[in-house]
Amino acid sequence: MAEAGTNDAQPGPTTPPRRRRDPEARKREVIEAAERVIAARGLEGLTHRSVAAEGDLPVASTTYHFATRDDLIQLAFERSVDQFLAYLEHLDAVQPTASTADLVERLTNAVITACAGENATHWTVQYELFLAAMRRPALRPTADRTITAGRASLERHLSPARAYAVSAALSGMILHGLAGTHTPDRTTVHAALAELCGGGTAPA
Amino acid sequence: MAEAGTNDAQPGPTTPPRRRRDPEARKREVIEAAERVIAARGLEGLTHRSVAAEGDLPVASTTYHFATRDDLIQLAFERSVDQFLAYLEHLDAVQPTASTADLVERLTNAVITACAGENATHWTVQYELFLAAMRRPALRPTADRTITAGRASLERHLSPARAYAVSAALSGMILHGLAGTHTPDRTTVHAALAELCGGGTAPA
Amino acid sequence: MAEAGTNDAQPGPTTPPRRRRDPEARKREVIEAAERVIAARGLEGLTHRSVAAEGDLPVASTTYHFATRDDLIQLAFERSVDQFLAYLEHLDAVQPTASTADLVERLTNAVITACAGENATHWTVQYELFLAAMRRPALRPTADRTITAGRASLERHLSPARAYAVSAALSGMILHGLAGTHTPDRTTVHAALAELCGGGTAPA
Amino acid sequence: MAEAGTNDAQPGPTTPPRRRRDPEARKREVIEAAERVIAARGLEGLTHRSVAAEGDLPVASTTYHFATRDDLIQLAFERSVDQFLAYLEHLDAVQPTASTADLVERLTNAVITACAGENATHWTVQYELFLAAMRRPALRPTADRTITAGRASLERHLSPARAYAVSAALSGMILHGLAGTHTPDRTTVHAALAELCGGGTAPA
DNA sequence: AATGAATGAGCATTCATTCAT
DNA sequence: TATGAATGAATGCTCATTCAT
Repeated sequence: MAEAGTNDAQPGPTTPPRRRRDPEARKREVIEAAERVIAARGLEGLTHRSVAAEGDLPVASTTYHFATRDDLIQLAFERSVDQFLAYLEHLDAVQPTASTADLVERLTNAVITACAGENATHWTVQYELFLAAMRRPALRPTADRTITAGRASLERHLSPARAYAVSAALSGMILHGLAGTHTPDRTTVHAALAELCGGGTAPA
Repeated sequence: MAEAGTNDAQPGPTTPPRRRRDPEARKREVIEAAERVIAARGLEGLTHRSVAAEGDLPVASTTYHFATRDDLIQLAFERSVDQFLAYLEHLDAVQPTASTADLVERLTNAVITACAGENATHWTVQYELFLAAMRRPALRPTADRTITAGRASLERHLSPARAYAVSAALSGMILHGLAGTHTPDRTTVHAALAELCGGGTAPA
Repeated sequence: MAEAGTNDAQPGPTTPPRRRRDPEARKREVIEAAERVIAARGLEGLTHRSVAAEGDLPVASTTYHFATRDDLIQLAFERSVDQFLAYLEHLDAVQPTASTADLVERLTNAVITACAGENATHWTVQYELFLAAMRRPALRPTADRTITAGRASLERHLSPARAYAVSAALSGMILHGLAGTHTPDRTTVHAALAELCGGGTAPA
Repeated sequence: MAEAGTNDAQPGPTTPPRRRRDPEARKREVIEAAERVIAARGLEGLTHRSVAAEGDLPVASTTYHFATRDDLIQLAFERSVDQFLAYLEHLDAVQPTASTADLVERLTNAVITACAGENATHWTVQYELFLAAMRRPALRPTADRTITAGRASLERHLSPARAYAVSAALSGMILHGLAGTHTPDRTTVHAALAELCGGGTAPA
């Protein structure tokens, strides 16, 4: 802002003009900033400029590595999904098996904390991606990766049909929880998930 | 500021500027155009100008009745929700009771056709609303109305806990269906919903 | 703001639609609001709409009585000047004669308090008028009325030449005081005015 | 927001868009145009667009170098003041010393010619600056520079108190002269200034 | 390769002004 | 007479994108 960078800082008469140690690193910086922007302000807030500002980078740095806004969107979402998959893998590694009751408990917690705003940004970005994918077929494979991964992860504990039902229900519960005026009731969530997961006998 | 529009342009022999005199009708025209824009291009495509173009109205007509873009958004979504609620009521009136099996069948069809793009715009607008509500608390009551209505409608046939689970699952299934690369498998959807609705005939 | 007055408040089926007791009163309300707007936000802030808002009046009420913005400007300034003249007359009546020393004291106080922001809005409006008059000859007679009145008032105590000098100096001092970064030094002001008024021997 | 400018317009066979490559020069062009606009139409006429038109530049060129209107205002006034100070210095160099009588003569001429419209635009811009500074503290230092410089220049010939009085009186005289209906009487101006400058030859 | 400069297009919003009632 | 409705014309500002270095 204000009258267009005067950029007086020459590196000196001899210094080579700031060697870039790692071309890939810059690209990563940009994407990471883009991710943060989407989380904070949504896809509608994602512009080359907002990314540059977020990452404290020159605007042309963002357009150089991602010529169009669509490139930026695509890559940012891809990275976001990559991270989610890595997280899922980590989770599966750490908590390899679990009783159905444990699973229900864990999922219930996930829903409640997500709706309470704990991990809300992660979910928000996901929904942002899903919605964007509806209008931009190029994003569908990326969206599909999350959807499939979530389901696959549940299939480690549940039958495919149940995994499908649960993964859909989780998406819907959190979506409704984040969009509506009040967070869902823990008992109700627990009961619903218990039924879905096959335990049948929800507590209280 | 500045000497705005000298406006020497007489109506000329061509077309008298067509001053309308029915404010309510005009307002409705604008909102309807706004709804169509959201359905077609998403919230990001909603501008006073795009609405004006869609409704073949002067731009100032849209800003006169809806001074800010947020007004436009709010009212457009409200109208969209109103129509959904009316549709639900109509449905409940026409198909007052149903066996659980019938319900499952109906819901399965809803999911499949929605994902096949049949009623896709309706759902797209809904998701657009949900996502927008996450960032704009002013929209939450509106979002809540749809969520609540959907659940309430299901409660005519199911226990509250199940109605909750089903309404969330429906949202999630269609969301995944519209965002992913392939439409969901009818059998899977049917099985999942059957289990949720308590028919008990779901495969393992 | 917000979606264009819905104006449901009918006066009832029989009541005559709000009798205007005095057509001139409405006009006065508008001008008074206009004056307040100029004082608060300057001529650049004066629009039919800002006046309507300030006076809590319908916009069309302002355009009805003052069809163009220039009318509004003209009349608002005229009223402002009228009030200043009335004030001067009142002053001359109350403090009919005074020693030169008293006069100097009074003028010094006027400058200091004006620059301290006490009566600043009055002076601001005056300068607003002077500047506007430079570009709009129609305002010159109005501007001239204040200028002449100020000088005439001083001529009750000073020779015409001195009255001229003092009135100009007062304008300049306050102008500089209000535009600059620090208020003028009382001693300096006093000394300067004393010299101008002919006392010659300023204190300390 | 929204899919801004598809920009299909090739430069075509007509005129290559003339990309300039000298940022300082461009910036200067913009400010100079801005100065001319203020002189011609006042601050209220200063818009990015009017400046662009005046300087025959693309609108975005003005917003690129001066992101906000306030930047434009600030810088334009600063440049105007710079030029005035340079002029004053030049004057002081050329006419280093002068008898009081000469000084009075010179100042009288300055007032008369200014009010006759000779250098009127310079003064108009000054008053524009003063008035603007009243409402925008950011401009006060700039305004102060002119005020102080004018006074300092007079202090080369007069005592500080007198320099103060004279500089204020000059401002006021020209202001009244430009705003009122008739130009001031040379004799009166001369007499007033003579008294102020200490020549003592003023008539009673 | 990287980046500052430059620009056309578009947007939300505000406004003076004109109509219709 | 008064006033809500309506609208064309700006305005400040943001942005994607393209150049030139």
